[in-house]
Amino acid sequence: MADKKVKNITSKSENLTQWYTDVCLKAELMDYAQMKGFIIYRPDGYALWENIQEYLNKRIKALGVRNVYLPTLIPMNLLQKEKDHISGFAPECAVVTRGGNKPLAEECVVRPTSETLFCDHFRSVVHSYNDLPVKYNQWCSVIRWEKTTRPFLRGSEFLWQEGHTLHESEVEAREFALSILRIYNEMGRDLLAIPFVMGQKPASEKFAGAVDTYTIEAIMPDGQALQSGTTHYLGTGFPEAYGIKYQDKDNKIAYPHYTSWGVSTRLLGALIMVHGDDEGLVLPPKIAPIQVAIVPIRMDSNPEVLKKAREIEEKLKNAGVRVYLDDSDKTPGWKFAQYEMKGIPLRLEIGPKDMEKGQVVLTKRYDSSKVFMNIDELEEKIPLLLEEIHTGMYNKALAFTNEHIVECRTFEEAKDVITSGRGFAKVMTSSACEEEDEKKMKEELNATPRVMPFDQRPFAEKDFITGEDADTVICFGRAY
RNA sequence: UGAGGCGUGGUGCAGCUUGGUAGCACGCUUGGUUCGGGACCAAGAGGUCGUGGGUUCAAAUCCCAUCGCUUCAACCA
Repeated sequence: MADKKVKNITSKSENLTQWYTDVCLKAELMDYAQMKGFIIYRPDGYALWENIQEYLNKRIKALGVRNVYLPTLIPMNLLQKEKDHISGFAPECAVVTRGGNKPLAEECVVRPTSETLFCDHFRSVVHSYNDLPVKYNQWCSVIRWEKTTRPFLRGSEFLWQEGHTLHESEVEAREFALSILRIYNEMGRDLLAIPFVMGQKPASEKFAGAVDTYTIEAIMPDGQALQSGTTHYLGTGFPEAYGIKYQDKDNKIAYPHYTSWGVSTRLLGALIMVHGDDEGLVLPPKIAPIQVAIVPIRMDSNPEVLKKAREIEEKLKNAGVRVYLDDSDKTPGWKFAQYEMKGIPLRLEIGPKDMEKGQVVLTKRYDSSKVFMNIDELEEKIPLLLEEIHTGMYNKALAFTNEHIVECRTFEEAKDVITSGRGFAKVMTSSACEEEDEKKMKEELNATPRVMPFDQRPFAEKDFITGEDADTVICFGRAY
């Protein structure tokens, strides 16, 4: 029996942070680059991002969104037109001051987000109500000069999509921002097997320049919150600042209502943390680049084993399963451990003993359970098994999330939940006391209001701190 | 930005206190035997010890500076 320590993965319960870094590296998702805060997305990591892109492109295009690409650099004057926006982002901008060997007449920032560029462009796109709505999206990377960085979760550069749309009415814009949020939420459920808490950000946590920010929040194994995607209703502030006007149906000049929305490679961080275990990565089948790894046993002395394995590979491919046959001369034990570390959802073993019985051994990565399956049933049953794995993983994560949203009626209860890492302290507050509540939570517990869930069913009468009549449900937590 | 830890073949580390021929494990290459949970044997390749300066006959080792990585806090997707 091999010693597990060979893998050099720190135990997840022992030190989550170290475990996380180990998994990112050992599962070959990324590598560190020369510059602090910058990482190399390796093929197995980038493939996950590609699957997110594929899913989202399909969903947003169905809503009429089209992909575009805008420049990396933003001239300083352009960035400064919307004052809330610039004051929010200025501290973390990377600035280009030289072109070739000459100082630039006007310094440029490397985009931290592209609202300003989009708005500048929109001015020449929108002239009439007939031009609305405008629905653009961009896949790109952005730069934010972060002080402390972690692979995928927080980096100086990260990959994301940023959608930018203009609408005639506030109602339409808000509804659109919410439609995108629902798509993000469904992506969590259907692709990533991650349950999110959907809701709205309190004023103090809004995006710089937004009227309202909607969010999906996930709870990590240490009970901390991970903001996993946001959509913003930005009102007409940006259009006004950038002079985006049009003539409406009544021949009057009007400003369009603006939304922007994004998810980033941070989702990969969530994926790793939510599902991974001490053996390494655990991938839900829908997003896994390889869904089934075939490990032939004793194939050298039994040529028909490899032959059968190839047949199975072909059949599964035709059934739409992403399958990989490892016919290298590594030992089976090595392959088992390897594909566990890489998180491949299902392992298929086939050896001489199986051949005799006309079956294979299937091992599910996420719960280590084994099933035997007749070879001629594989193409039919493996896709079902993958579905079952996805559901199993989602339900497991959902149970965890539900256990880690704790209704608290007093500050003491909330304190207990936060300090013991039991997740979100769900409280009732009075909007009149918002500032006071947030201040106390921040100062004493280092907790911030993560989300006002759309599910606002009240569970208490009074504000959990001040005792005023309560009107709002808020989840407080510590954030990544 | 504060407080710790670490920079030595590809990876993980030992060596440093007490200066004197750069070592171990894993990985890699070649050949052979193996193969149902990280196999074994044999032969090989691979390092100006983060960087710069200083002390010394002599520095991975002592001194000064500097850069980077990392963990924990504060700030942020």
